[in-house]
Amino acid sequence: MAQITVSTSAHCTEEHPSDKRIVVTLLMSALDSMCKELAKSRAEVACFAVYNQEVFVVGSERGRAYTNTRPDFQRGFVTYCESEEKKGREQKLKSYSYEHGEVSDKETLRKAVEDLFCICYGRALGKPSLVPVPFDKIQSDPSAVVVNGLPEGVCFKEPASYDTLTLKQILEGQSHIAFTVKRAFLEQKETKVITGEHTNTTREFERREYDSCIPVPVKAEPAEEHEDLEMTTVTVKEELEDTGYNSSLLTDSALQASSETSEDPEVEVTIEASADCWSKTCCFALGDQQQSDFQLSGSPQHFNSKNTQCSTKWGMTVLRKWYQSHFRRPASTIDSMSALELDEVLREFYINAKTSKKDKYTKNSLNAIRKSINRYLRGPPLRRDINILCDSEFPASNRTYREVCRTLKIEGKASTKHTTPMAVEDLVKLYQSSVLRLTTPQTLLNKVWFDIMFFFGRHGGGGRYTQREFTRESFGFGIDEYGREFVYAVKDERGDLEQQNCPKVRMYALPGDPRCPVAAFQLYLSKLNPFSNALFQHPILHPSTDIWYNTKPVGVNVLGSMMPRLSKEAQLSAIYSNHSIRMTPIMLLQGLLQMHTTKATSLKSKHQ
DNA sequence: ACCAAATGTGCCCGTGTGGG
DNA sequence: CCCACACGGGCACATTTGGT
Repeated sequence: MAQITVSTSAHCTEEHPSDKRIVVTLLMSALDSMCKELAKSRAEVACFAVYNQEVFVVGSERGRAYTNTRPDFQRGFVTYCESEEKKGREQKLKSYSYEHGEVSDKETLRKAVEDLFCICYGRALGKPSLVPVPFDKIQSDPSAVVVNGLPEGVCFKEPASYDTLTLKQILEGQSHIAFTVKRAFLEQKETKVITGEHTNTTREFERREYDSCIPVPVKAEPAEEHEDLEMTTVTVKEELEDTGYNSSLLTDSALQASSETSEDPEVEVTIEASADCWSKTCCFALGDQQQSDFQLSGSPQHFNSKNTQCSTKWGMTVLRKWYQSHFRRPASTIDSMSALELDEVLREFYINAKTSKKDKYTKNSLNAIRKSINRYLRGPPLRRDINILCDSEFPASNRTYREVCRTLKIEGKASTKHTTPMAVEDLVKLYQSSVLRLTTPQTLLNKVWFDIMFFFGRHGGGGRYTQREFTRESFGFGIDEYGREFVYAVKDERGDLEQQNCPKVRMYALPGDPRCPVAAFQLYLSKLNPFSNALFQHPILHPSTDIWYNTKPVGVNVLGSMMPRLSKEAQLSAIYSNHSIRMTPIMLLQGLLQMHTTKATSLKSKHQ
């Protein structure tokens, strides 16, 4: 059983805080994926990690269950980490206060009061850190939360409603303010009825929601694990210095949902949230319209999609070429063969089919060819009433196919060769390199393209053909409930799911950071050629005006070879493919595991 | 495991562009 | 005008991915 803990002191100390935050979030997502893999091998894993005030709980089902039965472990660790940082945080909060005379504008005061309320509310819930205050819920049920210690004549409400003088008064008397949670909010239960079953789409949305600060492309797990909580972020952090990157991972509705697990509403809300809670919470976050969108959209079958047609054509080409050379007969005779004849031909084909390089096809490829042949025969124009996948109609060929697959498995031709993901160092190196700087048309294009690939991956990033079709309208800007700005893909990967009202995948802003992806995107849009609507336009080498790009769109081949080019230009340790970007979290985890193993080994050898 | 769809990669051909 | 080069577009092939 493995246990990995990410301490508050991030392992990549020399990097920018946002780099660390990105890396930690990616690593935790990847760690969770790895826990799932370990669980498949019957290894039970339980771990929780603290980064700043965020706590991530990941592990196998039993591991998480155990972690949840021992909240004292988590609290102890959190309290320990918290105590180390508490002084610093209070110092920061003080720096916002009026008495230091450093801040005067209302917005800053409002934020400081908001933070103060979040800390007090968090304390009332028994959390070691900030928890967003559900003002709307409290407004509708004022007796649920009692606030003591506010300046005389000041009633509790949203900080935005106070005037500057009141905000100052509240901050001056901050030490007297205390919240008491009398009743946890329970209305979420009703949402269970509304939401119905949880599809993988909603599941993905759930993951994105709680992990919303960095949308991470993580390999999805099989649907049967649907009930599992991928990764639970149990507390909320509001970085005072970095207001735009407030990593409030737990929505207040989620918090309320977690309270459902408590039988007694008066009892302190537990630190863990069950998978069920998350499902309810996140579905509740969808408006009625979005719910129906999700339900209606489902998973459309693109039987006639360009790719399928291409695949069908390729499969038949392979069969025809093989048939012509093997039987010395015209390939067209395949179309009119009886099932019996076809069974015999396919039996031979499965045994003898070879690639253009005279290798055996891999199991996946052979399978793809087999399905292509079936699609061709059953589809127009032939529309034959046969199914070559069905044993009763094609017993000999299917028996042979299974046997060939067994052989391929033994020969190692059944395993999937995964794309090489990016190493942590390369990711950071690329972000720090001049290849992604904002000062030239080409590098700005690089930056925007990479950010889109990195943050959206399959869920909006698309491949070269999709990217070729991107327009300015393919992405939109939004602001979440905490005031954080983000960019979202207007359509998801299937291109059929409008998600403007509640985008699943978000590329969040990093205010003040020169590598802020949202700022870069905005700058890029401002430099685009107004006479073309394409998102990826050809850079002008030496622009003389504010227009940095010409009307020609960047083609599929250039888009398709972006990452290999960036790898070379940034002198990364490997030439990565575009697809590598999607696989990156897994590699980040491996990097962590290696570091962990190396550290453990060196410590062990020191002890010996 | 199965399946459709998407993607990576390489190749070829046509076209536009800039320098000699 | 010629030539080299870069790039778009299209295609073929092989493989991977994500949903069921």
